[in-house]
Amino acid sequence: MYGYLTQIFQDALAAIGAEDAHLVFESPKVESHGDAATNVAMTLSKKLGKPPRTIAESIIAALNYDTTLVYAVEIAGPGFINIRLSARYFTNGLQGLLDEGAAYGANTSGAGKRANVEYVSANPTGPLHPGHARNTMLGDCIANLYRWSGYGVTREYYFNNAGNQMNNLARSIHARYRQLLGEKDYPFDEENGYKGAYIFTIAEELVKSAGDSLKEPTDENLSVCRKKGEEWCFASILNTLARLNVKHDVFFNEHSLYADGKITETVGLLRDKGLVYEQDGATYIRTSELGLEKDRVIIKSTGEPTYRLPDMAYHAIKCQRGDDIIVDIFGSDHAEVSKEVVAGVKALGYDTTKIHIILHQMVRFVKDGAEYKLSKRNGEQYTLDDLMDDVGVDVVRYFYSMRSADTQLVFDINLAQEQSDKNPVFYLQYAHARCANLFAKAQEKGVTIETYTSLDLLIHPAETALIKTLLKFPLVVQRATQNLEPHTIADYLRDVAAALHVFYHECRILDAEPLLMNARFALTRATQTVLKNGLAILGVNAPDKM
RNA sequence: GCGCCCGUAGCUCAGUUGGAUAGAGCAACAGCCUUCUAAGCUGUGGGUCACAGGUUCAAGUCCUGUCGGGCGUGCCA
Repeated sequence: MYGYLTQIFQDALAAIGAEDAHLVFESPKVESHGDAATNVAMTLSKKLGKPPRTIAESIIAALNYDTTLVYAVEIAGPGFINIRLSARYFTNGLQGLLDEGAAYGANTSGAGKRANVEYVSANPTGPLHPGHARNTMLGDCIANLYRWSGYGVTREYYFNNAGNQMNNLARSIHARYRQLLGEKDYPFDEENGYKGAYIFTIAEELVKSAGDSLKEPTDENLSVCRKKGEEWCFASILNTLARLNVKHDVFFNEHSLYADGKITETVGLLRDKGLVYEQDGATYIRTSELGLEKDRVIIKSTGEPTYRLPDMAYHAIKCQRGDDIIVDIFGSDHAEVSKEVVAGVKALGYDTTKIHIILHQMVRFVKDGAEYKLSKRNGEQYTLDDLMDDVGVDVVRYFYSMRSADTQLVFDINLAQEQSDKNPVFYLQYAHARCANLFAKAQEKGVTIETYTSLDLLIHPAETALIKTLLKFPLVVQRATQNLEPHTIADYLRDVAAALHVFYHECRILDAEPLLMNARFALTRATQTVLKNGLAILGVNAPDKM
C-alpha cells in the first residue's frame, strides 16, 4: 500500500542527503492526520542537528509526486509528515486487488527459500487434548504464512515411540487388559500410568484379538501392548488432525536417531569440544559454559539418553538439511530445554540464528464460570475431539489462532459453544457469506458482472474506509510472517468484516444505478477475496451461506 | 531463592517494533428490520495501561526496582 510513497520519499531523502534514513509509514488513527504518516523527519533530527519541522520542510520541498495520486502533504505536530492520498490512489489499489484475486496478500519475500515448521509432535501415548490445539494452530498458521510469503514449506512432526513414556503406556494397557480378563484388583500404577478410558478401549481390542495369551507381563507381551497402543494412539491423533485439516509432510521418528548412530555421534562431537563429562555414572553437558544456568544430564546412569540429547541430534540434522528457516513450537514448560538444545546445536558449530522457537503460554479452560479440568479423577478426559464435537472445527481453529502466543489464554467453552453473534468467528464468516449472497442475488435477478469498470464512483465514506482497510492486507500478512504472529491476521479480519458491515448497511448494492452497482460489486468481490484469503491463512472456512 | 513469560475497561484480549486524543469483543443501557442475510448497524457509560523511579522532543511500548500471576528450576517429556 505504501509502495509509491516509499519510492518518492526515498528520492526526496536522497536529495537532502539522508538516503539512509529509517523510513516507515503508518496509517494514522485519527482521520485528520491523513491516510499515511511518517515520523522520518523526527528520527533525523539528531543526526542532522536541525529541528524536526525544518527537516520536514526540506523533505517536502524535495518531494516530487503525481498529483493525481497524492492529494496533499503537510507537516503536523512535532514534525510528522501527513499525506492525504487521492481517490485514484485507492481505486488503483482496488483494481490491483481484483486482478490478483486468490493470490492477493501473498508476497515473494521467501521465493527460492525453504522453511521447516515442526509442530504438534505429541508422542503416541493418548488422544490429543485441547491443550495440544494451541501448539497445533500456531504451527499450522505459521506454516501457512510462510507459504503466503513464497517459502517452500515443510510441516514436520517429531515423535518418540520408545522410552519411558511408551513403557508406561504398555504397562497401563497390560494392567487394564488383566482387569478386563476378570482380575478387577490387578495392580495399576496410579502414579505413572495412563488413566484415560481409551486405555480400556485398547486393552479390549487386545482381548478380542489375542484372548488371554498376553497374560504374563513379559517383555515380549508388553511389547505387543506397546505396539498396539502406539498404533491406536497414532491413528487417533492423525484422525483428530485430519478433522482440523492439519496435514504434516514429514514424520520424524526419534528412534531413527539411535538406529543411525546419530546419538552416539552427537555425544562424541560434544565430547570433542570438551563439553561432556561423567559424574555419578551419568553423562553431563556443560551447558553452564554455554551461557545457561547449570549443567544437564544427557545420558542417565542407566545408559538411556535424556530427551535433550536426541533433541540436539535431531536439530543438528534439521540444520544440515539446508532450510533457511527452522521453526519449533513449544509450550512454555519447554522454555529451558529449548535453550539447552539450541545451545548444544550451536556448540556443534551450526548456525542457530535460523532456528526460531515459539514458546506459547498454557491454556486454561473455563466452563460455567469455573476452571474446567480436562482430566477427571475417574480417568475420564475431555479430548480435542470432544471439543470439536461441542463447538465445531472452525471455532476451534479460530479461538486458538486469535490470541498472541504469549498470553495465558482462557478458553471459554460456553462462549465457543455459543452459536450466536457472541461468537467472534461467525462475525467474519457472516461477512463473507454476505458478500457471496449478494452475488447469488445478482444472479437470481439476471444481473451479470463480468468486468469492473467504474471504480472511481466509490467515494462514499463507508466505501473508502473499506477500500483502505482491504489495501492493508499484504502488509498485515508480511508483518504476521515476519513476527510469527498469526493472531494479527485474526485481528485484521475483524476490521475488514466491520468495515464491510458498515458499507453493506449504508450503501445499497443491488438497486444502485448500473455503474455504481458495478463498482459496489467490485468492492464486494474485493472484500470477499480478502476475507477468504485471510481465513485461509487461519485455516477457517469461508462459507457462502450461513 | 533464581530464570523465562506476563500484568491494559467488570470479563477476554489488541495496541502498526518509541509516535499525535490508549482500542475491540463480551457484559450493561438506549435506538435501527414492509428495503440485498438483524449471526448486522448506530449511540451511551466504563481506564492512575499493577506500582515507583529512570532514559528523550515523545513511554502502554525501552531500563531498574517493588508487588501480583503462570511456567520452569528432574538421571520425566
